[in-house]
Amino acid sequence: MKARRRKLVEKVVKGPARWHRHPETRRQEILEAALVNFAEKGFSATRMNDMARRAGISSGTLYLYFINKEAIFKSLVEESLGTQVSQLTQVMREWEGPSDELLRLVVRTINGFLRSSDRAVLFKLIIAETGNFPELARFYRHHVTDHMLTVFEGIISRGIARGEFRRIDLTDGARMIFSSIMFTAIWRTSLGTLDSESYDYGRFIETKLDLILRGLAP
Amino acid sequence: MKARRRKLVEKVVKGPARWHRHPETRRQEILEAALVNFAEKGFSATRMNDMARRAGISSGTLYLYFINKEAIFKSLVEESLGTQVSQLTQVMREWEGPSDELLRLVVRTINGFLRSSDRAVLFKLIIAETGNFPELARFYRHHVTDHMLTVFEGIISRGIARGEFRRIDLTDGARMIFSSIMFTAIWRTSLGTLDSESYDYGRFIETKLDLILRGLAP
Amino acid sequence: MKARRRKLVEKVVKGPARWHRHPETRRQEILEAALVNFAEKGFSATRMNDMARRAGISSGTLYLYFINKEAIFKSLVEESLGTQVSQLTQVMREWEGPSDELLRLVVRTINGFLRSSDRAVLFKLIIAETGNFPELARFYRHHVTDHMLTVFEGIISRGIARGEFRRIDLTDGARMIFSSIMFTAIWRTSLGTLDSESYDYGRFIETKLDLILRGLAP
Amino acid sequence: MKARRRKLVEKVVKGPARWHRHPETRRQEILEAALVNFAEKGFSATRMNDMARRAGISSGTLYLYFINKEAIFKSLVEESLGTQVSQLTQVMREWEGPSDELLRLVVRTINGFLRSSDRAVLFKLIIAETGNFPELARFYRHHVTDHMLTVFEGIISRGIARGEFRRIDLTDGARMIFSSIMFTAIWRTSLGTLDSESYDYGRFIETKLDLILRGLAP
DNA sequence: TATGAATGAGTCTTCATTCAT
DNA sequence: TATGAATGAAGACTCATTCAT
Repeated sequence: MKARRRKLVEKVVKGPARWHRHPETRRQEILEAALVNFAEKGFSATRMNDMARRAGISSGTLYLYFINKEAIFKSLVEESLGTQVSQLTQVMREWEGPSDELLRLVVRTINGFLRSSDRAVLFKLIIAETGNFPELARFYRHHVTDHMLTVFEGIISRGIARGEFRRIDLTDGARMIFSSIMFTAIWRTSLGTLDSESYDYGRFIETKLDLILRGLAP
Repeated sequence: MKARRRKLVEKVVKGPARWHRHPETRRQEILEAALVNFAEKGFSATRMNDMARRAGISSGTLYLYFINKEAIFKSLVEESLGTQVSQLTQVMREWEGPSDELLRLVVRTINGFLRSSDRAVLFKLIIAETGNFPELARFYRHHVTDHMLTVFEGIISRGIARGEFRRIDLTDGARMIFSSIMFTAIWRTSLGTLDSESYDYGRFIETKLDLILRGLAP
Repeated sequence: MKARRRKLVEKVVKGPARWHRHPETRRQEILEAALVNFAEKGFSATRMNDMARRAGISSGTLYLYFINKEAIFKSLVEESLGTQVSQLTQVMREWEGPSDELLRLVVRTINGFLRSSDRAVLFKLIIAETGNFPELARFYRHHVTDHMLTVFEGIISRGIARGEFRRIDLTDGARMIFSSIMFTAIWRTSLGTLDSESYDYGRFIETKLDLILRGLAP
Repeated sequence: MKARRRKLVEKVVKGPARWHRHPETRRQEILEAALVNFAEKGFSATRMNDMARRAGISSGTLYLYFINKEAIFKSLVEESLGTQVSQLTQVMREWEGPSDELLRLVVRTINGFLRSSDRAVLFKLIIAETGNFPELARFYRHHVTDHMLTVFEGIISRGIARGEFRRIDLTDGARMIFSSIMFTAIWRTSLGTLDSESYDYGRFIETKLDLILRGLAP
């Protein structure tokens, strides 16, 4: 937290000038670095210098790609969505089989994405910074959270319509499913990092799915 | 030499008496103010001045009660535990009735406490600051989360032993229950604040309990 | 230098209210405490609180006797002169014997006073704070150093007139004698404190006197 | 969130180019400025801002060269030693002529160095801050003071061995010589600054040397 | 484009001084 | 008179941002 000491050392021999990568690549590298730093220390405690260092550039260069720290944070949140969520809607629409399998598929897909990418920490970030960046939170809420909830509601609704699930409140049901994913994402990137042995989040999700589906059974 | 001179101007009408209050009261007021500020902006972005203002004192006074900002944060986390969790263990030990009712009781109690006090935001804070305050996170983990998990495991174990629940993995089971509480606490104090109409977290918990208990049925 | 930590402990049981001493006594106690603290840490680094504690009173009470920190420093310098120097002039005026003995007597007397009282540190203080308190330095210069120089000049002048000393520049001669005293005073209260074994300042003065008197011999 | 925004106003005409200077030069400029300020006001009363202003840079830049105020003070003391003192030892070792001339040469050399550079004030500083920086004082004591004393002892010892000086205590003798230099250094940079007309310190030293040498004569 | 030294506003913290008791 | 909690201006230090190179 503390102890940031600079030393004006004697011009460390720099490696040969890195080839100038494609601007977009560079931009992504910055976001990548920012994500790691923000995730670790939060927005305020993250130093532009550290971020630059991690991205392999100098602090000044950051400002060639983003106007300021806030812009980096915003881009991070806004650009990390990609097409993932909308793909889910597609999958759901085309699905022909039983609803419980659809639910399993969707949850596993989301979870897989969160685990493979580092995007899980964005949950944590947004949650921590809601007060400081309400606009951004709103954006995230709209484009990510609500979207997922809609997908889950759709699946439950489908299941009920097909007589596979008992009739429950869609809102609550969707949030239940969502809460599992959120719990995993948050725990893994916060208190879970304190565990010496890694907890099997995949199994947790499976068990929870089982339980939810049992509970949904008519 | 510039011996610091109090500005001899104005003699602004000062706020209410600055003397009366009992030290411990004052201390609690500071923690109260700190909680609100930290919850809203996070540790780094919280200004000591704002905190003081909210507590109705001057910034210097903060330092009569805590040696620095970090100490306030630590006290906040460490002192907010109270006897709540241990009381739960007591309740559990003495319970004679069916395990599902015990589970409902315990979950409702915890939830009630989190809602009535402002302690729910501590979850959010700890999660956001795990990277910056690992020691504190460890403390919280040990004294709060692990404790709750143990309680839940105890209830599930009891239910299984009494034939009320089917045999499931205790660890996963406990985390499922815990995730509901955590989700509620976090959501309410972050993205949930963006909702214009308030979501009924109580009902969510109840619905989720129903679902879990259904899922636990043999 | 650093690390001043306050603790708002629980009303340490104070001893029975000290009897209120005579105001002048109290005043002297404060100056005494101030001298020690200033000597040790200098003007700026001395805390009013420490000073009060050392004087056995509370910080607020200091302000019943002095209007501010500066005033304490000034009083310290101005009041420590006492009648010492003027007594010397008296001694000199009445002296009938040889000038070398007079010089020895005077130097020993001054040295004895400096050693017995803690006034030696005032030299150090004034020297360190000349830039911050030019007025005070001027005062000291006028009332202490110049006074001493005059006395020494008088003795040398007397010695020359009586054929006991060779003819030398009075100004330089007086400063030579003065420099010995000053060196002793300053060294003893600064770098000399680092010595494990105490250096014999008395002997040093005697040896130096011998040398000076030899040098002054016609 | 209040990401710090450079005030976009005015674009005040900035001072001369801020880039050119060599890091080491810059560093020396800071030490130079620090010396002046410390000498004038002492360590505590010196403001980092004033120091920066005097060095022609901004306060933040100070911290690119030194980690904090204390480090500047330390560097000042430690780096100002240079090779001066050790050169003296060399001179002494090679000297073939009479000891009194050697002594004159050495004392004049030291005095000349102290006068030409501003290093004389370091004496004053160290003396004032012994209590606050004992380590530093010890360093100075070891590397400067004791070193000089050793040189003087060597010369006296040489003189005695060659029958040029009478037998006196080396310790006291060396301190006598040293006290002259110290007196000059301290007086000139403290109470001496109050003199309207400048006192001729050079002559004082010469007169004192005469006196000491007379006193040392067999 | 890229760099990183330089800037200076902003923050935490200290402590001389005040004043209700 | 005496106390010491409270105050808030001031100072050390940080770090987002700029800009000469």
